[in-house]
Amino acid sequence: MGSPKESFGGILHETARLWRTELDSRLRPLGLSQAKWRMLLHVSCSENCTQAELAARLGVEAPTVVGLLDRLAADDLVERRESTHDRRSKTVHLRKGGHALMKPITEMADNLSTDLLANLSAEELACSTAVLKKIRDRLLSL
Amino acid sequence: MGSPKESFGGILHETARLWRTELDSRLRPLGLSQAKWRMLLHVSCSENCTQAELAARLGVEAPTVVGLLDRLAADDLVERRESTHDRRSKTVHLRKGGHALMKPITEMADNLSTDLLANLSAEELACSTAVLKKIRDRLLSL
DNA sequence: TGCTATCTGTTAGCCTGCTAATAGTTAGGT
DNA sequence: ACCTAACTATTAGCAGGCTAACAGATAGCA
Repeated sequence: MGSPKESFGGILHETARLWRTELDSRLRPLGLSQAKWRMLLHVSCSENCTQAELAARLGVEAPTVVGLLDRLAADDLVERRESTHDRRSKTVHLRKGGHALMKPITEMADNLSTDLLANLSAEELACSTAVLKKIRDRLLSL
Repeated sequence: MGSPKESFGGILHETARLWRTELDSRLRPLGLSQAKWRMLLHVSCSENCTQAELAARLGVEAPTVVGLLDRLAADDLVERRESTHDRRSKTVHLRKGGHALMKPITEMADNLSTDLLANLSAEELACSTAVLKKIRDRLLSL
């Protein structure tokens, strides 16, 4: 009969997916993606970081990190080193190629963000950021 | 050195993923997921709908619809019928089992939504909904 | 009429996320 | 000292999203 009402969850889901897909398509010529960029960002900002720490910071599960690092390492953007303190864990480090990519991809991501948020007031941005954080914290506390 | 700043895009992405994962986990005992639920919802609300129309309404690509319908049809929740007007297209219809599931899964999804949005004011909700819609429309116009 | 462009559903193949289960390692308690 | 619990990375296998490339059908125009 009628079309289903647009729920908050539905809009949130669709907006996030469209954003990611658009960034992926802009990053594709460089052989990259939103997920790889986020990983590179966290690796570059935190030296001697273990995979478990990366998973926690990115907010994803351990096997997701394993796969992402496998692909990044296959492109020589990143390398794993065995930790000296704990024989279980490995630390992750940016290689030369990965370092060189940081600037252009961060610019691309920032450009998209700036573009998408251009016609929003500071107030709108602050309000919606706060709301998203509240929902996220609620989800993390489940 | 320091941790990467939390961008709007990052929070949006993480919140949407956590929400979907939580709903997936609640729906799993029924053999369902957020994606399947959304598809069933649209099939049930629009009679004689073609796959292309479903893709447009869900905001996903055609191959995604194909896979989703394959899995739903394998569970006898849905069926495809060849269109009488156009030999290319097929219309999608809810089967008995699919119809029976609508109420419980919609309740589960609504419960989660209500729970997550409980501690937000009407103003916050309105503001952030408007913002998400603006961003989504911006993305769709690219 | 016939040719060309477009639309419809499908397949193949990839990425990124998940859960469950595993082996090896460390840490904690008795 | 030992035994159990917890943690680390990994594998295997799935879901759900995408693009590219396809065959068949339709539509539109010369």
